[in-house]
This record gives sequence, C-alpha cells and structure tokens, in this order.
Amino acid sequence: MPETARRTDRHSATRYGNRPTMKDVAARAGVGLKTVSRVVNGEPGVTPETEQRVQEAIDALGFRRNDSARVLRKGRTASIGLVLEDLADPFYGPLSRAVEEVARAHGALLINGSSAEDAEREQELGLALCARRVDGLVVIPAGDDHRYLEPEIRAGVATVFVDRPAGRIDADCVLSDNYGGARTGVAHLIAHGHRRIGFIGDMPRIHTAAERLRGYRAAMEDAGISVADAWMSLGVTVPERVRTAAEEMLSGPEPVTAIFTGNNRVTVTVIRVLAEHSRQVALVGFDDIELADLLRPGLTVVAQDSAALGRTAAERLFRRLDGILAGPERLELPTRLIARGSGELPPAD
Amino acid sequence: MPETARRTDRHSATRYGNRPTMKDVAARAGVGLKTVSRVVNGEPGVTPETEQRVQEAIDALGFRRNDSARVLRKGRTASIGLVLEDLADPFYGPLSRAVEEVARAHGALLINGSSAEDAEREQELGLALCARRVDGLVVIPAGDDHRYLEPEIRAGVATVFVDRPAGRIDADCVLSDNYGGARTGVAHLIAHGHRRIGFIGDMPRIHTAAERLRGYRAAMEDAGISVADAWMSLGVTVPERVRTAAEEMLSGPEPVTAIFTGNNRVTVTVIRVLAEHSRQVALVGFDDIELADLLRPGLTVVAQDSAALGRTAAERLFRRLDGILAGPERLELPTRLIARGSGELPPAD
DNA sequence: TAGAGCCTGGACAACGTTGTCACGAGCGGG
DNA sequence: CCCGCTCGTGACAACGTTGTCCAGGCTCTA
Repeated sequence: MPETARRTDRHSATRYGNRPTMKDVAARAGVGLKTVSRVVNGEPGVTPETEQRVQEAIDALGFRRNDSARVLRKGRTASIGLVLEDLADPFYGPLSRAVEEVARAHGALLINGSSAEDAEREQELGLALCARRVDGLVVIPAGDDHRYLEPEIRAGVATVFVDRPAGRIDADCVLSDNYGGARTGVAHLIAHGHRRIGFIGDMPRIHTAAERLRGYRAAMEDAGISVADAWMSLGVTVPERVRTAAEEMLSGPEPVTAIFTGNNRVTVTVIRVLAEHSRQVALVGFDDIELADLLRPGLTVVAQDSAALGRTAAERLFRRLDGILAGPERLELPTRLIARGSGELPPAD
Repeated sequence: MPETARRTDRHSATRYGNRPTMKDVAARAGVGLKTVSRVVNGEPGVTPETEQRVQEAIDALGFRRNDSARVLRKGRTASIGLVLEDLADPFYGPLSRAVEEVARAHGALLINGSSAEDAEREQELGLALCARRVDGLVVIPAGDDHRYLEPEIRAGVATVFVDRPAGRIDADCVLSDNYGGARTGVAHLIAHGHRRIGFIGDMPRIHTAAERLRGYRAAMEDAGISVADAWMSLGVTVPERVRTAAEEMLSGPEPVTAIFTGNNRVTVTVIRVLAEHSRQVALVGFDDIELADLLRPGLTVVAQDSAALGRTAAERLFRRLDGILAGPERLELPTRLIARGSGELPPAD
C-alpha cells in the first residue's frame, strides 16, 4: 500500500494528528464521497439505511467537517470581524457581546481583535481579518485614514464603523450623539447655577473628543458664558495628565465650580482628585460607570448605550450582506442624562 | 473567451465581488503562479525586477491572499479559540485581552465566543471553533462534562481550561486559588473580631463557588467557630436572590456582623443592601471591582488576576502546540487580599 | 569552448469540501 | 414489453493556495 503509507507519512510530518476526512468516512461506510457530504449537511436523497451506516462511520472515526475547506468552496465564511480598541475596557465588552449576539442570530461567528488605540495595528488587524475572508467587518477606528479598506469593501466585505466615523472613505457608521450629549450635560450644570465649568477630554484628533468639546462650547454659548482657555484641557487620558489638568482648573483666583469629563477614564481620575479636594465641585461625566450610584455623591453621567451601538452596527452589517441597503449612511444614537447627585451640587462660592 | 466569461458568471452568481486570485495576478504580471506565491510570501528566488512587476499587479488588482485556502493547504490555521461566559463581564474582558496578546505574540488570531453560562452553548461553540480548525482552544467551562472535546484533543487541538477545571476528561487547567483566597479573606474578618460571618455565593455545582465555600468553612473551623446553616446562602447570583439572602442574614436575633461574598456580582448587590442598612457590617468580596477604592468605606477584596489567568493559559497552550509539554497539569495562581476599609470594620455589637 | 553548477521560473498535484452531472435500478403507463 | 420517469448514488472538477520537481538560461572554470 504505498498510497496509504505515503499519506500517513505526509500527515504526521506536516500536521499533528490525523483528522479523518469525508474520504475516510466514505471508505469505512462503503459509500461514495458525495453521499457522506449529503449526510453531513442533511441534504435529502439518502435512504435511512445508508444514512445510518454513514453516521456510524462518522461517530466511530470522530469525524468533523473541515469548515476551512467548506469556506473555500462556498465563498461565504459565516464569520464577521470586529476591530476594537481594547476588550478590557468596560465600554467595549458589552459592545462586543452585542455584536456577537447578532452574529449568532445570523449563524455567524465573531472574530475580534484589539487595536490598542494604534492606527497601524488597526490596519494590520482589519486586513488580517479580510485575509480570513470574513463576510463583514465592524471597525471602531483608531486611525483616521481607512482607504486601506477600499479594495475590500469593493470586493464585497460589508463594513460598518462604530463609535467614530471612517476616515477618508465613504462608509456606514453608527455613532452616539456626542455633541448633543455633551451639550445636554453641560447645560445641566449651567441649570444648577454653574458658570465656571471645566472640560477635560481626550486628544482633539479623536472624533468623539472633538464632538464633545463642540457640545461643551455650544452649551456655554447658549447660556451666554464666554469660555476661558484655562477651563479646557484636551490630551491623552493617562491619570497623570488628567490629574494635573484638574488641579490647575481647581486652583488659581477663579477656580471652576464644576467639571465636565469627556470619557470614563477621565471621569475616574477626576473623581479621585475631587475626593482629595476640600471644596465641593460638581461633576458630570460622559459614559456611565459601574457602581456610579454607590459613590457619595452618586455620579451624574451622560450615558451612551454601548450594547445598542454594537447591535445597531451588526444589524446594519447583516442587512448590507443581504443586499438590502443602498448607499452608506450615518446613524446617530441618543445619549441619556442620568442624574445621581454629583451633577446637581450647587456652586461652592 | 468562453473560459473567462464562464468564470465571471460563476463568480457573480455564488459570491459577491470578484476577488482577484494569484492566477489573476500572475496573468497580469506575465509570470507563473508560483512566482506570485513566492513574492507574496517573501520567499527567495525572485529577481528584483520580477518582484516589482508582481507587486505592481498585486497593488493594481487589490489582491489579498486567501488565508482559507492557505490554511487548507498548510494544516495550521494560526488561530486559537476562546470560549468564555460573557465578554461583557468585567472579569473576562482583561482575561480575553491577555489571551489575545499572547496569541498575537505567536502570530495567531483569536476567535472568541460567549457561552452565556449555558453548557449546551459552550459545546456548540467549542465544536464550531474546532470545525474552523483552530490550533488550540481556551475554555472557561460552563458545563461539567467535556468529553465532547476528547476526539478534538486526540486530533491535536491543544486545549486549556481556565477558571474552572474540565469535567470528566483529563486536561490542562489554570485556576485561581479559590480555596486559599476565601480562607484568607474570611480569616481576615475573624482577625478583626468577627465570629458571626455570612457567606453568599454562586450555585454549588460551579467549581469556584464550591471551593470558596470550602475556604470559608476551613477558616471558620480554624478559629473554632461552628457555622450556622443560616449564615450560608448558595444559589444563582441574580440581585433579587442575593438581596433576600443578605437581608435574612442581617435580621433575626443573632445577625451576622460581617459578610464574605463569593464573586463580584454578589458583592455589588450586597454593597447596595448594606448602603440601605443602618448598622455597620463588615464586607470582604471575592474578585476586585473597579472603583472599589472610591467607595466609603473602601471595599476590601480577595483579588484574582484575571489577566494572569488568561496569559498563563495561553502560554501553556502555545507551549503545548510546540510539543514541549508532557501530560496535563493543573496550575493554581495565587490571590491577593487588598484591604481598603470594609473588611476592617469591627463587629457592630 | 564545453561542461558543471547555480539561479530563476513554471507545471502540476494536493489540501477537504461541494456543485454538477450522469448512471443504473425500479416502476408505472401506454 | 418497452419507454420514460424518478430516485439514490457516485465520479469528477473546482475553490485558491503551497510544496515538489523539472527545465532552461546563466556564470564560472578547466
């Protein structure tokens, strides 16, 4: 049997373990290859006796269909990719989970990767997923140039951007109402008597940060308050920088009486600063935080629904895969102000 | 050109979009198929001029190698699977991220899925990943019978269980020291003068819950305290049940003066109950919680390092793939007691 | 200048699956 | 009794890639 021997050798050389194939099952059951395929896929046209023989062979050999081969033949992989910033961030966990649930409902698997807020890594990941021939891609942009995805989109990879818009290409995106949310949050502070309000946010090149700043400015303008430069601080959201920014706003001759924070990482740091601070300072944060209601005072936030973002994006992706949609569109989801105490504190002076 | 026409028809019928293949690139560049392959994979033996011609064709056509086909040919998929309970749970986010980082360091992609704490869904997911021919599998068990993975493991799928041990099969697993951690946490309460200490945990069929209960009992026994049945409550960790359990322990003629909570979901609910409660009750929770230091009093916890769990498991998986390891092993990672105030409160009476 | 050896490039088979098609058996109706 | 039909089954090609192997052209040396 040189044929068999050769085959075994090859296997033990290049793989680890010999997975049985349909050919093996067919040989054992004494039927043709296609008949096994029919049984495995539940296609009609097989007598019960034949089916049983095949099934027994499958069980005996521990056969499992190789989906890689199937995909190669069929074209669709029944999997979608998700590129996000950091799975460990509590904002993205629910988002990822929501995408997964929608994928599951459509019989698809989710492959996800973290870009670590690095544009190059985002691209690397997105393209790796395309090489795996995912049917669609949900991207939370880290970079601001997504032309690298153009050939993929043209080739039929349904692509939806979430949380931040796509850069330099025209594509579907699902965003929160960052501008409106920030505006509402700041207006809430103004309504409680504050006029000197600080804003601490992320780097302005990040779309969400820019939009939230725009909302802050709009709310201040609505109230006829002119904004001092010292009240605004934009930059990386590492604790050290945020801490310094907060302390500067709170000192000096005309300190702010309230702070609006641009995302959850900033909010947490500012809470720590305020806890060490003697004077009461009002605080409204963008993004909800677990246990926000257990703090004293409770934390008032502008909450975005990250699960809804994920769900909406994934649903749009599958509708696009089904060929129902026309041109790219931008969807905006509302935010919600949740008053818990910290945003309702009156000005201290 | 009937050949070309037919090919195009086929494509637009069964796929969406015509991805160019190496054949197309080869035709455009006027070289052979294998030469394109060599360029794409950076193999030696191609003159710079030829390479440039090929590269131009690749760019012009927007070609991207089809990894499905590659995998079929090569045997390894350079991807690993992760089956966990719920990505939205803050305990699993960092774990997943840690696994991803290790995978990335080994040039592999991570595919993950949530079992939603459902044994059937765990099996479905695990087998789907095997059908995709992942090289390895990290499983956080939901069910307690993993014999369904036996054929896969025999076939060479490196498998590591995390957080909870595998059921009814012999396999690698990486666990936290649940017993020791709980014992230390409860001993901490005893050291601060408590004798009537409650325990609220998850369903006892879950391994971690059983181990933590065992730790509780051991610490109590060490101190010569006999445990009343009313002090222990095991069951689903939905807020309603936990709330009821806590309130029962805190009422009656001999209420507990301290509570040890069996996981983060329980802890959060108990904090809420205690906040509404007049008498001071000490609390130590298993699992750390974000912002635990900002509560008043700060929350004392027995922290497990979920990222380390993931990292350790993934590293073991890749070492197994490299064929370095012998038999299955059980690794146990230490926990760490973090005192922040709530666990150091003295008994109220 | 001829022969040896090297380097580049291409033809071909194989990976495991599925779609197409054809074949043979059984059967009912003309 | 034969034609045509249905039904179960299997042979074969194709999906896009990579490993093997061979051919042809080049350089270098004797």
